[in-house]
Amino acid sequence: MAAAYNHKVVEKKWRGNWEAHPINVNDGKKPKYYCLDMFPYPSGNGLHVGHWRGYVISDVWSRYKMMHGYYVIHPMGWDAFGLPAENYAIKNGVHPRISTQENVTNIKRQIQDISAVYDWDMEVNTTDPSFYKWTQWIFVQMFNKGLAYEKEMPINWCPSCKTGLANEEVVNGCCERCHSEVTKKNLKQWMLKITAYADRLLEDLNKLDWPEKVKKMQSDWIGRSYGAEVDFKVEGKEKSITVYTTRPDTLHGATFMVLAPEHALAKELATQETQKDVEDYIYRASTRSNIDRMQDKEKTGVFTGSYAVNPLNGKKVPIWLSDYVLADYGTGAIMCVPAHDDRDFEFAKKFHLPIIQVIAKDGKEIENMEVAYTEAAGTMINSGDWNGMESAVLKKEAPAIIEKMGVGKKKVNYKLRDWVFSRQRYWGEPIPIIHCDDCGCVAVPEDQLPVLLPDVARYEPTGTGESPLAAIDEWVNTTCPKCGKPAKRETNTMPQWAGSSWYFLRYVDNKNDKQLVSPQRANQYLPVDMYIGGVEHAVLHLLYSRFYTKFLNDIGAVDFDEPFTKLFNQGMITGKNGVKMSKSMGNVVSPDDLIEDYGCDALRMYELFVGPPEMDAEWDDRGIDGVRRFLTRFYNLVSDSAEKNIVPTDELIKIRNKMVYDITARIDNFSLNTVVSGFMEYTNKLLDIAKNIGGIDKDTCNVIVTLLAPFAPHMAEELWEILGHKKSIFIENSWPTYDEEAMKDDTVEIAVQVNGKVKGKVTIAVDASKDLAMEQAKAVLGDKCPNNIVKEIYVPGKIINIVGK
RNA sequence: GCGGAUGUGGCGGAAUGGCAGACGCAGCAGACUCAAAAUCUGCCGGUGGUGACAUCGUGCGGGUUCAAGUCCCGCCAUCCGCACCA
Repeated sequence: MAAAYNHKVVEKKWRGNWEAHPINVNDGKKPKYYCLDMFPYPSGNGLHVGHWRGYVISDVWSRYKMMHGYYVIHPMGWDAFGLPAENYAIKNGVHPRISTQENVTNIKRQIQDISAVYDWDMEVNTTDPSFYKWTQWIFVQMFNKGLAYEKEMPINWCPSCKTGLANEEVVNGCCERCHSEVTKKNLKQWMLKITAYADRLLEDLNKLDWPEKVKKMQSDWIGRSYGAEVDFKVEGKEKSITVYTTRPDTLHGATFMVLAPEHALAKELATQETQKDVEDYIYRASTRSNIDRMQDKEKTGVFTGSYAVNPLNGKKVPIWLSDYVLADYGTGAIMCVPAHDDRDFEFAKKFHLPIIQVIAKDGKEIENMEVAYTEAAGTMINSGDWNGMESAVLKKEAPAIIEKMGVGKKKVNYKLRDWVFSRQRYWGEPIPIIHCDDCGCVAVPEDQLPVLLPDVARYEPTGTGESPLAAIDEWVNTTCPKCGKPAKRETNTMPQWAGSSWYFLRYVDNKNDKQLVSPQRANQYLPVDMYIGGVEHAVLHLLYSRFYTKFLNDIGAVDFDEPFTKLFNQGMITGKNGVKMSKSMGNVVSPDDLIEDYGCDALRMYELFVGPPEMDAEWDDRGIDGVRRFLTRFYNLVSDSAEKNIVPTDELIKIRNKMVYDITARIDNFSLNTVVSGFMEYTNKLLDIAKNIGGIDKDTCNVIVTLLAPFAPHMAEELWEILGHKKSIFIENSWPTYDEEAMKDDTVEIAVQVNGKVKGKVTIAVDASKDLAMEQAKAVLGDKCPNNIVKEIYVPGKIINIVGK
């Protein structure tokens, strides 16, 4: 009997060995495989078992690929700039640089406890000047290409974080970080022209092996629509209003027009009689938050007193203002066709505006219309020259027709907005721009990068729309790189997402001080083959990274234009009843104690066993006992057998081959929870055999230990050594293959059904003939066999079903 | 409102249209033990029956099929995403 398994001793031993003799080495001959984790933000709370899950999945996958002969790029780093670090620092009175460093140290220790094959030589930290030098460099390149520009406009503002936010950072009208209600603030901002890439970001989704859900979220977020801009002349004025519509086919049914209250002409259109009401409405709209506007059950609005002219039929249409029209989409003005649009219909009903149907539904006009008819299906009516045309056809042709008539033009619109890139906060990369009275905005010359984030006594946000950096005169005041005159530095910093938009490039060349990454290395090791992380970044980090990569591709920095070929979103680990783990709920489970009590291998396997990797799962500590018991049984089986010379039986050979086949197929399907249960099943079978014949053979031991290696690497190494091998299992051995012939069964037990219900079982040859099968089935059934047989079904190896009356 | 995912024992979950509940947790009984822990063995969806067995059973209602957790149609519930984008 071998000594009992002691996880503390064994795991410590192998971690030491792996450090001394790395197992994932690049010999220059192996093909590469880049398996990337979404790098963590080093929070003061440390990791919980939910973070572990994704890291375990990616490590199992990395080791699996290693055992298939790949050089696996599996790096880790720290996304350490951004609001949370700063808020934590403010709350605890510690400088962000210090608290971040402490947190990195702690989390790094926790991550090393996973015993993943991370290559720590590749480590990056977004707050390291040698890293953010290149974050700033990319900004300068964008600025030079006109993709980074300054603009004053009302932007989303978080009053609690006291900073502007990107559209992507506003969730249900609230700050993505702190959940405070977001307001609007007029600020001069740096913007990134991500909209210039809208089409490519949308179309290249087709190239990606990503979850459909994420692709859908991105394509919805980009929100491309095809339509037309149409010009309506304002009656009695030398002005016209341009509207955007996706339904130019319904233009004859436009009975009124609505402008956003923020529209440039809104005030001007008011007449003497309406002036007060119009101004009141505009004022009220400006004071309402997004949330208020969203919760509106009923439409509000005000008539300006002015009319526009429908360019097709010359009819007068009243111009209204309403906050259901968005100022920053399209032209901020719409034509309203109440008969064929739900929102316009509701507005028309409320304010008693005319409704003219222009598409026949089921060939006729609807009497007493109660809901808008929104399908583009039917023949045009009440539409002058267009009468009799099919609306579906017209919808496509109308933009061209309108363009020919000179009253409008074709237009493609996007929901995607340019990226608000300035943050009025301290803990971020300074935007490398100098403001000169004569030269305007001038980029900091590349040889002067990085613009170091200065030390500062007070890093609390000011709330005024200026960053705390603005208070440091000696830093702000500089000279213009162009003309040499006194000038001022830009004091806003970049958002959290700046560093994470390109960090995956830096890992493979993290010490390069000449380039952000050498093109040779980038093109050799990238794109990322497998990216593993939570779904919460679907329209944030993942969209920004794609944008950055496409830009870097355009300026020739890299050869590829998509960063992540395959994406896997692991499900969230929650506490009891699906409650998200959080400090405030007091339901956070730390991996530290579990490693101590059960060992890293057991925790790794339980993280997988807890449920399908892509689904959320409720954590229950008790389940880990089962995995630990399995590991002990597995260890005892192999270590006991190692000392014996068991001759392999046919049964052992069959089980071994089946196990290789099964486990491999399940890993390839990413069904990692059933891999663990598969190990248990096969081990239980082998234990039964071992009980009868004293153990299992050496070959089977070698194979099953190899299969276990990506999952429980310490135990696998230990057993590999016990089995007499000298080198690491990951170096000496590769993934086992199976012999299809050897795993075939000769006979099989199949169920015998009568009218679809199981009434008995027969054991027959796998390829038995139908006659033989039916004969045996009837013998088993005896008098349960129906007298009048209508049909006999026999699916070899599966089922026999006798249908009777 | 629109879109997506999910729904199976006390619990986590398994099941290329072919014996529902694998595997594990919890529970119960037994073995070992002075005892406990650990370990091992057995039982473990409901109802009826001492029992072999019968019968019902994968959110609900229909349908297709020799056969449905799985496919189709219509609902319900929960979760997630988007949310007046004209």
